[in-house]
Amino acid sequence: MNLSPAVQKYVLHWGEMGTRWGTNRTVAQIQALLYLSPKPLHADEIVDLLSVARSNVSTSIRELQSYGLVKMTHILGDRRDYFESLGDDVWELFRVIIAQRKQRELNPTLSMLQKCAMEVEKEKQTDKVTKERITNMLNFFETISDWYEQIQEIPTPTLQKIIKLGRRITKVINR
Amino acid sequence: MNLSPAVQKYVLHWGEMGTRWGTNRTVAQIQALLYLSPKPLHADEIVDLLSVARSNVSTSIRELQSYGLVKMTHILGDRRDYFESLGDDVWELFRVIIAQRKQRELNPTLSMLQKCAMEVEKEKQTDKVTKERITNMLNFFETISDWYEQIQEIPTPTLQKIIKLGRRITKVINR
DNA sequence: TCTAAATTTCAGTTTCAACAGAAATGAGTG
DNA sequence: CACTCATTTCTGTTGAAACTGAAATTTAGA
Repeated sequence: MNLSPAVQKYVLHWGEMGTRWGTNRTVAQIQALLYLSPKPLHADEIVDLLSVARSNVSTSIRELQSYGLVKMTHILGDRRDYFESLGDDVWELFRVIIAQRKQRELNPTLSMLQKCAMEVEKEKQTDKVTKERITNMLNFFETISDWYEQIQEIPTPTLQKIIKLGRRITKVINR
Repeated sequence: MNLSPAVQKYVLHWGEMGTRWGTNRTVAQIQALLYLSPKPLHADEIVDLLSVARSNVSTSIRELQSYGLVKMTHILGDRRDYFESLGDDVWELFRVIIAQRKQRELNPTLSMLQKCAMEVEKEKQTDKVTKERITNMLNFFETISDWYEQIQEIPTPTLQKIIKLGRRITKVINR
């Protein structure tokens, strides 16, 4: 049981990148592996293919499931849990990740900014510029937050069209 | 020399978040501090306000400068370097960060995918589904990459308009 | 050119998350 | 109800990056 060179390269790269996307190597590697696998895998196969501890696989899969990126299936006459990745629509994957990012990176900051904006108004000694900048940042995060939500709602084909149109939209809007 | 409660809260939060955005705490804290500061600060002031080592400030500022988020200024009759953040246009900040992300998160993966897509085609033993999924992912990254570049070019007011219009654009496109 | 202030580099330490392996728990079967 | 296979939880270890403080370097002015 082993991986083809190209698949191996993919999985390793994904693992390295994972750390830059807010998860850890193993989680990213497993996601990659399941994404590329034509059939569901069970935990021990993953242990084999990636050479990581069984417990590590367990924890990582749990994380992937919590993100909604991986789901469990079963095979008749086999007690073990099998896992497969979302994969038919890459954009759906993307949407899930966007949602995660919003929740972990945007929402906490948004509420912090709201509190700060309130609080700083009461501070007489604080410079006007500082107050303004907090407000600006708050407005920005509110807008971005809204935009993330919009992306969630847009169905894949529409999203593709929008990006393809891209620069044309810009021109129309500037008229 | 000290920070108001609201500013303190902002800076601390920014520091924590920084780790999730691909930098470290100190870099993020300094960025926050400079962003909120109505006047440029020199390194020792930052040391004071954030209670970090002088060398740490030096390294962090260097990083911020390399991103283009912070620039150096001077004051007449003072040898020390003063620093200030981009700040008048939050969207400009955002654009800088987007560019960084693209470079660090997207580009390497894009070229990996290109290589893998080439390579996997030659692998007879590899499943058709696997090949397809690599291609899908490649297409996806190419599209996103293009989209990042588009955002770079769009001037702030236009970008704001686009997001405000948002859902309406979707509807028009689906007609 | 020399000195003092300012900055950067470097080496050692600290911290924290990822991970392995063992122990514990749970679930299906005879 | 016991036994076995599968999964999860827990604890200690490891490794990588952040950070400190000291030493080295650079820079501006006398």
